[in-house]
Amino acid sequence: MLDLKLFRKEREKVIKALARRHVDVDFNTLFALEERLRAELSELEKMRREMNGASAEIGRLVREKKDASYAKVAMKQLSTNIDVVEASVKDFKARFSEAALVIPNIPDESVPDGESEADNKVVRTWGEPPVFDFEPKTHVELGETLGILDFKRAAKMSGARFVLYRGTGARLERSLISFMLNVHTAGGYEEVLPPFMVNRKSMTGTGQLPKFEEDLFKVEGGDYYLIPTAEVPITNIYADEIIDDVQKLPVRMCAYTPCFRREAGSYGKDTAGIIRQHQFNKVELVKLAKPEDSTAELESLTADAESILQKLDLPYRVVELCAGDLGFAAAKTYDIEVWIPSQKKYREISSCSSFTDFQARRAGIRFKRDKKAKPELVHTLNGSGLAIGRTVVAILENFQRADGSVSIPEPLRRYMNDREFL
RNA sequence: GGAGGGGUGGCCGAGUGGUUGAAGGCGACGGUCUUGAAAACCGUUGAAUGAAAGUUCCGCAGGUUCGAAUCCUGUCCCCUCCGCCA
Repeated sequence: MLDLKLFRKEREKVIKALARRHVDVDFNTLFALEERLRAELSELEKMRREMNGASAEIGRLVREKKDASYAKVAMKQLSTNIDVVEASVKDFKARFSEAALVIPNIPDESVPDGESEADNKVVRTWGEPPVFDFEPKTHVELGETLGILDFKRAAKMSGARFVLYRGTGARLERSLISFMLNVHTAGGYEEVLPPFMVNRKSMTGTGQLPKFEEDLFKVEGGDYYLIPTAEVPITNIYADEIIDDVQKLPVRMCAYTPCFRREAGSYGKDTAGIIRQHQFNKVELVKLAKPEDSTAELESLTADAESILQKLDLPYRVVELCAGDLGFAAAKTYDIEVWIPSQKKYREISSCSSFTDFQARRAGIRFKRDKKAKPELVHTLNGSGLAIGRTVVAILENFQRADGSVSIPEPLRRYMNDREFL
């Protein structure tokens, strides 16, 4: 959620900043509701103050065993009036927060202008796309030929957009999870293994709800949602808490989780292979930082994600998203894109974002600089480190050989009984 | 799933309708004392909003009442016992 104080004081500036997103934001409703709410709230407080005074007076009379019946009758009227205003305030509050919760975060000033993906900026490129002296295969062909990816049977048991990993394929997936977690924990991230289902409040805290309900799987028979990313449970670890030791910041955590996405609205996109699935594995990095550190923390978080690709020797580039392509909660985002030979394109394998205080305000994540200090909102950040399935795609396609086998990146071999090829 | 108990400030823990945002203790912070420390003593010590006065918050949401941390209902969470189960 936006800082409503900032919103009130620097309305024009906020509107201008949000305009860079090229999305319609209904400010007028919000302004109108806010004005009414404040007026009624102030009225209500005045009435309550009066009532509190009268109530104390009745208390005194009762204690002194004097007659309070006259005062009580007067109070009854006041109390009835309060009920009316209270109900109205409650209604306005609900409508106001409904309007406020669907307003996206303000893009960071450093974020480039632009409307869509086409306007994103490449900030650096690492490694060289491989040159093949044979016709390279797609990961689907390779996976099926090697017997490690089984789409047909996955469709039989579950449906479209699922895959069954088998044998060394399953082992490769598991190895990548272990490898990535080992790298990140060695780099100072705490490993956590969270629930894969969370409640509505958590989803609202990180910004998936209320606006993006249609992207999520809701569990029948309970008020749970399957997580679309580990960002949700991990960021919410400190929800409604005040971190009272500033030394703990930045909090750095990493987690492996499966991710579940409806992929509604993505019909026809990436229908072949494991690029876009309803369920995929991911290792996620999450940081909670002091506001003044979040810019630098985003850089280092992105570098941490990149380090995985470097160790695996996979060619990639880093792209800075333009304002129009930013996610709802993000203030600034770097996408890391890995080279996919069959598509002759770089494809997203990680998305690293700073959410400034947007998620922290919704989720109630704060810290104190010292014992006496006022609590302040932390800045939250996260990024994939990395998406496992897409890493498998990149490995299969980039390290394939003329005979259809695939060379396993050196750092993974010890996770796979020193195997060198798939 | 059945039966019972419980959720109060950083922590422990009083509080069953009337100056209780909340006793007491612990912890923390500041001070006195001390060469320094400990002990002792004194003081301070939750959050939101507001310029302030003030208002709100005793898991959450409703209700009863002139008035609720205290009574009632629902709900969430925790604990104990039984059942079931990886």
